[in-house]
Amino acid sequence: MDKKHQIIQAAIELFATEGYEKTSINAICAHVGVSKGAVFHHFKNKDELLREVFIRMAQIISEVGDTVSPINDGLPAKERLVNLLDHIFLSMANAEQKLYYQFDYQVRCQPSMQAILSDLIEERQQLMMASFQTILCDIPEADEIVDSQMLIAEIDGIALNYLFADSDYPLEAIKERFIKKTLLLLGV
Amino acid sequence: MDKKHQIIQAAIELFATEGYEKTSINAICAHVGVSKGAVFHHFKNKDELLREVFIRMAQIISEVGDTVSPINDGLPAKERLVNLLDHIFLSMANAEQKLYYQFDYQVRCQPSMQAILSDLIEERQQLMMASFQTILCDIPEADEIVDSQMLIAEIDGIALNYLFADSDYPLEAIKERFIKKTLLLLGV
Amino acid sequence: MDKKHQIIQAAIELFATEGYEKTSINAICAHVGVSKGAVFHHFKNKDELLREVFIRMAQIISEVGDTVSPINDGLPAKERLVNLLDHIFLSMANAEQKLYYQFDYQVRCQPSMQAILSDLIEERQQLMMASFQTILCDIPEADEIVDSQMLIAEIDGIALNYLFADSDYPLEAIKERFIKKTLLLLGV
Amino acid sequence: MDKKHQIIQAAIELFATEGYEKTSINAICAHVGVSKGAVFHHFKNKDELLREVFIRMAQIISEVGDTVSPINDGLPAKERLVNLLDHIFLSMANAEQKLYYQFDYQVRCQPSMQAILSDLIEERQQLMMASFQTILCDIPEADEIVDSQMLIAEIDGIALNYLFADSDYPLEAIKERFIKKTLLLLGV
DNA sequence: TATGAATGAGCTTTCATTCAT
DNA sequence: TATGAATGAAAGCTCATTCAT
Repeated sequence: MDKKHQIIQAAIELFATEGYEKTSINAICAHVGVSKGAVFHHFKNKDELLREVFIRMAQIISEVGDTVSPINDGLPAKERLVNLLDHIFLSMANAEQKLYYQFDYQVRCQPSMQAILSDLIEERQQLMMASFQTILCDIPEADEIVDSQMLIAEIDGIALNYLFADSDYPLEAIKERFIKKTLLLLGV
Repeated sequence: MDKKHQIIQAAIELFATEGYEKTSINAICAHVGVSKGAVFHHFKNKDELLREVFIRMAQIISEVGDTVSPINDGLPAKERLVNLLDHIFLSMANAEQKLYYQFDYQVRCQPSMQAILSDLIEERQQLMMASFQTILCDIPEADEIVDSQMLIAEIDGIALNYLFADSDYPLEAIKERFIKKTLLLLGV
Repeated sequence: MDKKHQIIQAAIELFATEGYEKTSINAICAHVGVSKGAVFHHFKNKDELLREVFIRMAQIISEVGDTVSPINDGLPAKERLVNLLDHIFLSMANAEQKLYYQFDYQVRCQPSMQAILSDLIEERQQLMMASFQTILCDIPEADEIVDSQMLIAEIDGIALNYLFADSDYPLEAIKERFIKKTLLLLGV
Repeated sequence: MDKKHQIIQAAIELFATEGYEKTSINAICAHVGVSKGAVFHHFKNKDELLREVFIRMAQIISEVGDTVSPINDGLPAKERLVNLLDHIFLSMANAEQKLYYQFDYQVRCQPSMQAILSDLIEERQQLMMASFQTILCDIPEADEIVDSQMLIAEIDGIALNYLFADSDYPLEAIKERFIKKTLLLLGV
């Protein structure tokens, strides 16, 4: 219905599968069945469209994450951590979300997109950090900041390898080893 | 002297800092001080240039890695593993190589580049796996394949976060926690 | 008014006088007073423009031919044949149409254009054959298919020599000898 | 052996099958296994190469024709004419020569090539005319000039249709009808 | 709101030609 | 004679963006 949303949705799909630079406004129009004028009516220019696409993608990904917070209320740190990790792995294994994650990595590795989205990327990073810090601060063995950053990075790496690998990536097995390893380090 | 090498070098730098799509052949020419015709004399097309650039980059990165093998001869698995991890972290912290690593991540996350380089990427991945498997197969607690893939992914993630983060990333601290954690898991 | 028609018209003229390969899109733009982008807005690429130009040219040439059919209604075969030949010779002698005919021969003799237009050329050929066969089938002495093909070929040759010869080609005299000869063969 | 001849030969083949404009000097080099420098050593430029190619092609085609003259010595006009026509049809049906004929038509229909070769084309045309005139001047019913030109044109047309048609063109049948028709007209 | 014709800059690529060796 | 690196002009084409309707 809402053309603006349709355009954003089409753009996400095309940006993720073809890349931002390789996706022409024309291609987006064809995908939605809308005119070029319509796109430029809703978005000042292609960069602005990219920003809105990024915001939408971040929303979708974090919507899943939002379900963890209430569940975690009142639980001990160890369980909260495992729940969080579980949720993240579940989310990245979700076929429907694969596109969003792929797009996310593209954005972070591509200088031209980084420049356009640096503030939004920063914001996202902060949120991620906060999620982990609020848990790790309750674990005495943990180095709150360093371990948060390490966990985020490690998960990033696993997602990256999983998303851009052939279909037979042993995500489940890796997840288990990863959680085991993390709990060992944190002594919980 | 060798114009072909100069072109490749300029291309690496520009691809890494500006992105492949955003780097025009013209820009490369200007950087080297050579005509457009010369580029197409040495490379069939831009894709072919990208491939040669990728091969050159992989060479440079692995040259560093090659120094680990001889040192590791005859050492126990634990030390060999630590040496390997040390070397990788050293290599990614090397300011001169930052460019190559950044380029590497771009390639892996950008669908258009992936398509052009898929075979070469695959090859590189295999090599990385082999490096880890030959060590982990000597550690009884290790799950040779899964742990190799996990370690590769985790390091990937740390590198990714380090390379594209602001300058104050606590790489050294993370490295230490990471090695500690890994040794804990492997029980060595 | 209609830019698309203007572009086609300019293209016909330039293709015919300069040749397809030698006519740049730029030259067509300059001729019409339009930007390169406009040409590619209306035609997917140069090949597609060539196809539309060919179709338009075939239309113009056959419009003249269409006037023969009604006139021929109910006449004896001999008269119908003479009328048809008359019309064809009249048409090729028409100064305004010379361009179209020249273009037609270029297309047929140039491998690159042939490849692009093979289906349309075939179609045209069929139509020509039909025109002759519907007349020759009423003449007992005629070998319907062979004679049709022969007549078409002969006229083709005369047109070719006339169109690409210096101005003093004796077209009228040849036409008379040709018709005489043809009627002799067919015994009418 | 003779590189110059090899280059000309390769050029004929490529010009005939791909077209002059579409054939790059590079392609010719690759075909012969010779360097670009060698081509420009033997030929001032591409136009000059085209001229030499045309001259060579005319030689090859007329070599066949030369065998008719001695045979015709002392024969009556009718037989000489039939011999000439026979030879021409035989020559165009010769698979090895198809290329040369195709090239010939290309040259005549393509403005850019015409301009480069106009004098040579003219010369060839004169020779053809002479062949026919020396026979027709001995046939009282013939209109020496007009009939020569008509015959040349008709044969041109038949060759054109035959050369650029699919493989099932009824050349032999057409040839017989054509000779019959011609003899009828000339009353011999 | 929406259309799509039009623009113009810039892209990759091709190519005849030159020239130092 | 011959090579092939290098040039530079020009080609076909793409694309974000504008604007009259």
